[in-house]
Amino acid sequence: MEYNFKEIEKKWQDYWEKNNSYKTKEDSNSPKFYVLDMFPYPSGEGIHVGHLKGYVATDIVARMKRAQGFNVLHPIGWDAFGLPAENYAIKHGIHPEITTAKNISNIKRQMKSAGLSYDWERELNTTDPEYYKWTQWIFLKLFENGLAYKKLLPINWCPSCKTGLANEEVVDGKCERCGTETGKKDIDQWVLKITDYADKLLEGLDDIDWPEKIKEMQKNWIGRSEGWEIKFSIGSKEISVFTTRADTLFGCTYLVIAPEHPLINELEFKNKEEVLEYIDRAKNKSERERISEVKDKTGVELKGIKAINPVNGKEIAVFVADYVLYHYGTGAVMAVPAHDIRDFEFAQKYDLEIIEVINGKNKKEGTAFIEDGTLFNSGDFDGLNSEEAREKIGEFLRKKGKAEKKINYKLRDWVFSRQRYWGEPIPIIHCEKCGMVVVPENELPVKLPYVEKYQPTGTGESPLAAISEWVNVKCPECGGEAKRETNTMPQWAGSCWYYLRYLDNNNNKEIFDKGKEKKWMPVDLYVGGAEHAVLHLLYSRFWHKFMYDLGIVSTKEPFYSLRNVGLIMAPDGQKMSKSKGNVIPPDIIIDEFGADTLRCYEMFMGPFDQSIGWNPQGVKGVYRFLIKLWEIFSECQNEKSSKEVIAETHKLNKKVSEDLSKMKFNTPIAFFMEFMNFISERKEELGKEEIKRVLVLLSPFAPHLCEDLWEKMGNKTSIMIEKWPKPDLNLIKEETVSLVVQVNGKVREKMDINVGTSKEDAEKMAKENERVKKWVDGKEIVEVFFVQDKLINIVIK
RNA sequence: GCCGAGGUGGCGGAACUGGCAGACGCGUAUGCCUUAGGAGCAUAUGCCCUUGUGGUGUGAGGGUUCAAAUCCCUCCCUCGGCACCA
Repeated sequence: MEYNFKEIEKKWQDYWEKNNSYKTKEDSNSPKFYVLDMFPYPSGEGIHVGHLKGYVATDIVARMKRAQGFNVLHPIGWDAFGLPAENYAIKHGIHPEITTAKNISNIKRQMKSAGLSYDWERELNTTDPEYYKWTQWIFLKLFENGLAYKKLLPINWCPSCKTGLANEEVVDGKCERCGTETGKKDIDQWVLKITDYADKLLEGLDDIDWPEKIKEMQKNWIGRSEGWEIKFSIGSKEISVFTTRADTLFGCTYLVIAPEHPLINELEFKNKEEVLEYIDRAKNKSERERISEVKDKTGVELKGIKAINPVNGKEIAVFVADYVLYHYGTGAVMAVPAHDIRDFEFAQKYDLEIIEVINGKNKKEGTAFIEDGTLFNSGDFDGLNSEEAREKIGEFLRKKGKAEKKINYKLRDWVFSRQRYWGEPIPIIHCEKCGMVVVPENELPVKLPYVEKYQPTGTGESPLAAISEWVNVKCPECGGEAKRETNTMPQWAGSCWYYLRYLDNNNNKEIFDKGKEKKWMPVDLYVGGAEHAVLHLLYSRFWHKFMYDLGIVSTKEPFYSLRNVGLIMAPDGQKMSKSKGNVIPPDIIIDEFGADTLRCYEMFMGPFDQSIGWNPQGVKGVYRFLIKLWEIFSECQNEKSSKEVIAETHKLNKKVSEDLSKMKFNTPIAFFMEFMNFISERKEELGKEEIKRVLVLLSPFAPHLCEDLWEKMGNKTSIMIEKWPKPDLNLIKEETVSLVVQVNGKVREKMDINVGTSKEDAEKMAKENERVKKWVDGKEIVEVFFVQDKLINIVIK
């Protein structure tokens, strides 16, 4: 019988849809399993085979978990706000709502044609007012709790997207979206106080099962460091510096302050002109220039003034230099050239004093010694180790009112407003009398007005500002003239909490039902690309932890277990992209080989989290395997299997179950192939029960084919409701094994022995073996090593 | 520079707790079938040689061990992230 995948796949996709096979059973008493994909942006190109890789993996897990008796929640939705739809609208004059809807229906078709088992009744869309009503609601909660504020800030500005960006959205000085070099711009911005959650975000990482890589990236991004803030006096003024190395304080030979530091305006020094010129130049440097000049440090001394080192009263010079960052710590540092690489470089260039105060064994000439060690040249603190000295010196100064313990973070608050059209309006009203007033909860959502012109203004104002009938409103408090906030929320807002809305997506009274939240959270398995490590995955943890503090959610973390899907590269080895023209859409593969082949191939390519190139020949190999399986299974007439076939089937069962539970998808396919290679030699030994077992095991990978063979075998109900089989370990037990015989660690013979043969018997057999004899005879046997049922190693001299 | 992951045939990759390296697939070769094949089937396939009961082999070098892809040390390379964070 021919494997007609087109007919089969159509037939069963229709069947599953008609029978609501993917619907989540809300009333079930079974244990829950929430398996989630990072939801896609509905782009005009649709999805390619790379996107599908993660979706297929979660689908396999979802199908297996259902069979294992779990009540599985496996939803999907659309992260549909964002620039591409808006830019498309600007170019073609078609409203984003229309293009988005069109794109969604296309991707939905692609997903269905791949046999993905999503519960479509829970589909959601971030641009749906019924959804973003609650995004706005969470924003109001943040605002009411002092975690959202508006401030005039020099922020990252993308001149191409004409909008402000968060720190996390600037990669290598370029816009994460479009790659344009970013600049700085002073705009009145909404900012979320993610820094208030820095410690909680750090601590939470210990409780979740995430890839080490992502955890490390988040840790580094948050960048917590403990140290001391130390006051130096400059004439009648004081300046604070932050240091993690209070132990090196006696080696401090000058101070450096950032060009933006306000104290510069208050100090009287001789070379004012020179300094102001330097500051001016520093301000005009772009992000890129600052990065590329890391090696060449520049600075200017403030002539005629000195700072006093509080620990020994020593007078030291003061510099302005742009290697000190204003936004970190206090914007000023104490320079210890002997024990800090940057200070060392600077001191060498400007010929400044270098005083060593720490001794240690890895110390080298001609460079700074940055490790901990033992103090010297440090007065009463000589002989202490660095760790003790930090405490003692800090404490000594604290008593004199010159120092304080301090923790600093690299993490900065989240710039949350965008000057673009296609995003959630920020539900705030500006009233001249009352100031910033929240839109009352019963007036949510603040709907995005339908407009003809989307062009960003580029002035730092949103295009919404031009729609006067939308902007001008009555103040909800005093009833006077007021204006709406015209900035919109960033791309990331909607994805911060969507996993919660799936639990109860039609609730129009509250954000979601508490009982449902308790039942389903946290997400048990979350799958997506690693590119969101410090964007979506950090932002959503922040919102979640905030909602936890408010008692809205019951878990501290949203995603218990996270796995990253590796990219699929184009056959040319490059990343798939529209501009390179190397994108492979799933449609053409499904058309030529079927969805089951596509699914199996994507899993077979290699380890799930690794990026691997697409190989058109490899697809054919998997296709051949499925055809072979189809033909052998559909032609089988036997009732019973032979003992060997039964054993092999249970072994397969064991290996597939084990590897799937470890998120290994490539090896199970290999096991199925191995099994079929074994069976094709002994077709007449294969019986119905074993076919059934294999079909259930294979059905998460190739659901259409398995369902069809299942039916052809006379089953009246869907394979989807079959229980995941458990291997019978007794059937797997072998009676004999092949024992490897080594002489001096080299394999010289293999002997079939009974399982459980003793060392003595095995040794005797080995010594009597002709081939072994040739290596051993006439030599002195020093020792014999024996590993039960595996190996014997005879060591000779 | 720092952090993380990794380096196994011509290619993608297997290998439990140290115990037969190269499963499975691709490619290649030869043969069969075919009017034809970029279809199908069969067999072979790490490398080397003097073709054996041989040698050698998991980035390089060293070590531990009866035994190392796996453990330890030194180094090299690739990928991802951060990048003057005091």
